[in-house]
Amino acid sequence: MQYCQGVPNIKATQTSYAVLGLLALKPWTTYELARQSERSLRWFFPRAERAVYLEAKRLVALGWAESTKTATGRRASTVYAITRAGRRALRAWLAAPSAPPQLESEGAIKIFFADQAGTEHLRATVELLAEQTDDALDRLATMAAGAFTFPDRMRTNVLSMRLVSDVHQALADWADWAAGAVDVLDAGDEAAVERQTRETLAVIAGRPARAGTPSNH
Amino acid sequence: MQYCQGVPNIKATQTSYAVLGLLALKPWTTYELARQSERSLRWFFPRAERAVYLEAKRLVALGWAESTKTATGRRASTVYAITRAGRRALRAWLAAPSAPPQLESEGAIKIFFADQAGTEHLRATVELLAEQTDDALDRLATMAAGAFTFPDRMRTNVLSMRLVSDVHQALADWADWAAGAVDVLDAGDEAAVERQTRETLAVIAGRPARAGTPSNH
DNA sequence: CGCGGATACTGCATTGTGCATCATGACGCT
DNA sequence: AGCGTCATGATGCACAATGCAGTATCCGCG
Repeated sequence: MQYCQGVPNIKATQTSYAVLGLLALKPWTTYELARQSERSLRWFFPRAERAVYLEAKRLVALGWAESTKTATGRRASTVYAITRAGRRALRAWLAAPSAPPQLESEGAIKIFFADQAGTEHLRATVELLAEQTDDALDRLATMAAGAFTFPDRMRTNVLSMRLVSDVHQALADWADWAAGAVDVLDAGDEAAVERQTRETLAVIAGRPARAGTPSNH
Repeated sequence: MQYCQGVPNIKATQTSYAVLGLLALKPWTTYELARQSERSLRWFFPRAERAVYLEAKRLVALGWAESTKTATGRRASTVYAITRAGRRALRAWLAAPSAPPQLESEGAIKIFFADQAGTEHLRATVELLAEQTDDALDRLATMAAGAFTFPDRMRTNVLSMRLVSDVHQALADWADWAAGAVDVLDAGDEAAVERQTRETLAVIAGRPARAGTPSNH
């Protein structure tokens, strides 16, 4: 192994591009980047605060950002700004195809394994999920009603906001339905449970791709 | 969380419980666990195959699973089975509150930063997202129409299947809407763009929690 | 008999997380 | 003037998780 001067042996991850995107808006300190990531990116790209701090340094190593040391009194504070190469990399990434979206939900795992415990726990899991999605919808609603840091970005910004809101709305609607479904499971009417199961499968099975092209595999 | 006596200093992660849940259904080899994780858990708890292999060993170390060495000819194959302590741990976990659900979407990040590139890339990102969610809905539909490995688990299984299907349906619907929204951005009618932005914000802002408490941000 | 694909893993380098820790600045209170 | 508290602005460490390459065996097919 040898040292490569110029371009070090570092690979850009999705985290790199996410932080790079923030830097494209304006220069930030790592602390601000972490806050901003928490407020905006977290909705569709959750990363630990720690990762943001580490990423800023990696971006500098990649030549995609520059750091400037400033100070507030005795206290050091490093501001990161995007470079020309950084903007180029960001544009190239924006033009490239993306990995498919993924859902991660501890509650969903528990619901999947619900037959290993009593329905009271299933019910509690569904209820908590309802609260959590309601809370998310609340926070999104507050954001939408409030002021924006970058007014000129609003027109595209609302697209991703709505995506997130729609997903959480779907989860909230599901939770409402699921609460009823658990009632049916609890009621002990075998025929009703059977019917509910068949109907749910039918709903899912009846959601093929958009255009009515018959699948052939 | 409680520690069983004699158990080494290993902490259970969500991955531990996810794999433990699979073991609660029947004994599996790590390879089968990896396949099954890919087929079912992946929908709401995506983990690399590697993690499943490592997790099985950790479960043994925790005393929650036992491994039995068998062989197919010259070839070794280890079967993992849940222990009594494992079932206890699983039940305790199923009764505990869960972390909120999270979405991760590279496409959403790109849409969030769409103003850094041309609308043609925004359009492509939306279209790819549409294809990916359609594909997911297709696969779910096929699963729902097919046979189940554990027929007696179907009644609860359909709950989590529907959750996943609903989320992907929401994403597919969003993509349809977004395609139209991008058209509006492209058309160059400033007033229409303005209207669309305001209306979208209004939709998001009008989704507070279930109970009709008036928001007072 | 040779070939390819499914089965059944392991090793390594690197990224990402969770938690603890530390230090200063800003602001208000008494 | 002194004190508390919260926001600011990070760093270190251990461990979890990923991605990818590599290894080797079994089985069916021509």
